Amino acid sequence: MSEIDVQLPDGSTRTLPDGATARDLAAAVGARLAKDALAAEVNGELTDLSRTLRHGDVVAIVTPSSDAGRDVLRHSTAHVLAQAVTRLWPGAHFAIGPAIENGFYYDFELPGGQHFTDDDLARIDAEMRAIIAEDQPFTRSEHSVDEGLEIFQNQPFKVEIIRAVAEGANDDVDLGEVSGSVVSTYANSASFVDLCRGPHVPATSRLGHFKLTRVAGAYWRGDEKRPQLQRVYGTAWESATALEAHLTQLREAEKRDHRKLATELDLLSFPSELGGGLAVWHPRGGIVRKEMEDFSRARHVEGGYQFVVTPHLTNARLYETSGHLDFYRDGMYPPMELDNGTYYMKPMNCPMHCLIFRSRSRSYRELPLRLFELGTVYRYERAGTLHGLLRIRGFTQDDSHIYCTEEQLQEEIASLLEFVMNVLRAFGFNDFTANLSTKDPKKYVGSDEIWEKSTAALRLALERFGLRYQEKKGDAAFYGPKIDIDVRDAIGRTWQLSTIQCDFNHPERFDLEYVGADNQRHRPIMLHRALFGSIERFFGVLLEHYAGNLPTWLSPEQVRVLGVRDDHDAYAEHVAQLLRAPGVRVGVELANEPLGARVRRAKLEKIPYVLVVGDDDVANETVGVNARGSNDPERGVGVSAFRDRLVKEIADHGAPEAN
RNA sequence: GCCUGGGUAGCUCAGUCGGUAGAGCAACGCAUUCGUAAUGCGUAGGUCAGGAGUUCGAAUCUCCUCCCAGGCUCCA
Repeated sequence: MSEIDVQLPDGSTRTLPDGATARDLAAAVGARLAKDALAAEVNGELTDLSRTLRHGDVVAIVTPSSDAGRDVLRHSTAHVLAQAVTRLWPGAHFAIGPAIENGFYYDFELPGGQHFTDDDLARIDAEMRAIIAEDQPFTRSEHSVDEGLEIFQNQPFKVEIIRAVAEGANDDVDLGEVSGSVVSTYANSASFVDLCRGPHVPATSRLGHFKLTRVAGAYWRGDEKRPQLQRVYGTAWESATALEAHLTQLREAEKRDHRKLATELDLLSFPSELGGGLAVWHPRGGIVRKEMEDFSRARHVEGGYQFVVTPHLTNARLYETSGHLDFYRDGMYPPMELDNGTYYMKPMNCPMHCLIFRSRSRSYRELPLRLFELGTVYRYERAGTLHGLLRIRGFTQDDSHIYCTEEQLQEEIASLLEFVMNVLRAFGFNDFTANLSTKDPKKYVGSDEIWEKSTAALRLALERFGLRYQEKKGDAAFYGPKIDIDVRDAIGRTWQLSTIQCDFNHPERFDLEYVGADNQRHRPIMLHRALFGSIERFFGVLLEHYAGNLPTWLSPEQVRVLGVRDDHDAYAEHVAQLLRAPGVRVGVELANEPLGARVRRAKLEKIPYVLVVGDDDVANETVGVNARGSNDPERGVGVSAFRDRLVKEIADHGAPEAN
């Protein structure tokens, strides 16, 4: 009998009998690996354990607690979901069911146009667990296109996929199911066969740490013109512990939900009388917002920006000139027809800033001209897309437009990036990544030369700054390349916040010019830059990042003073006045409730410092300091010492030390 | 816009078979005077999202509209 040699990931080789499979390799390495093995990676390609190995193959065994292993588990769980649904709804058509981040989904068309409801999840779950208990093997077979069409003749979505791939389509969705002219299927029982490229776990008993999470409608092929299918989402993991950890993480995220916190902390609300996506800011939210705006304004003054103000309404001609009306009419509030023309609520500030640039002749000596506005805009976001402060219909952008020469472009972008990052850091973010979106070769304005030059400028700025970034080829808007900055929050989620965009379209459409040193007219380059993006959205992200425990400088009430008995109330007020003198926001709650109840209330309001004052404090001009996050109050702190500490913390954008 | 699930007091929620509205917290009043996460008693608070219909009778059943949540699509 002949033998083959295969190479393991650590570089060692192993000799196996000819005809050995990946499963045999796992067994040869060790009993533990044989037990854990789910699939294999052979020469970089994921495959089933039943794959026969050849001499010289480089083989890694895929185990559950790896990214590849979890993907296999999730994909196999999706198949079990499809099998369960076809058992419960005979005649159901199934479309696609991939692994996704943290889980999987599968799309179905139920007979008679039925829909899933939340109650169906429990039934489907029970059926899936029955299938898992049956320990059905996943059996791979390969067929010709014609055989594939025959097997799936009653599954129109599968037929469409097979045809599309046979005709040469190669998008990711199709490739997940079929590869080239080989139609592979996985049967896990005589009655359930699914089109699939694989790989899969050896048998259903390897699955089970999953939870179905929700049902939803989803368009076939992601196209809203095509039929809407019924999607079931689930999460699946390699162990009960990992599943539980994920569910805990979801609950943690829920506790931080900015909509919940905004209500609990009395920051803002969305009165239904206003209509969807429109918020009113309450006094406490107003303080946080004002602090954010004041800080932003101060930084923009330092950064050499000039402040401008533009109206909320405009004649439609403006957006005809800018070209936005054709593209974005559906996203704008409907027009107001007046005697002297048609008016719109403004959905963006850029064209108005261009009018300011154009209001008189401009010299190269004025450039770079940096205009800044906290500009409130209104966009008619589709009803189903609204999401608290993160997707809202009326919001304020911290919007800058910078007009510069080609020669200034590099320097301007570099300093912009630094400016943006410094401000984000001041708000407590310190983990950033960026995306660089480059030209869509099919749709763009401006010369190739200027695209290359500005893309290079963006790239150089990113590299000079040492920012990790991904290049998204073809992802730029038609008018210019851009950098988007993502921040990672306290529980690891990423949010896209700031953006720096080049714009070759507005200067053209508004015929912007400056007179150069050569006494010739030149077209400036325009840069768009939003730092918060929208104040509302940034505020929502901040709330979630801090779980409502805003740093002291942003807290609506920074200190609350409580007297132990009501004969301490006068001293409590005295302490409050001393702290208010340097501008600290201090509240006093009089002693007509037990101290414990008042401390509790202040803690629930997430106030950074609760000061308790009693007989000792009145005698010694001291306070008892109970910091947020602490269970251990500090007694007998001198009032002025506390005040100095607090003033410094506010200036440093710090927060109470938790212990 | 589409799919699914919702909307009951300021907040969180209960409300059975269709029989006419309930709790806790918050608010207000009185008492309590207390050293660090819930003092007691009392009072008030509702167009059951809005409208139409079915019914002797609707929070409850039907339809329409608005709003919210989770997805899909979209996001200048």
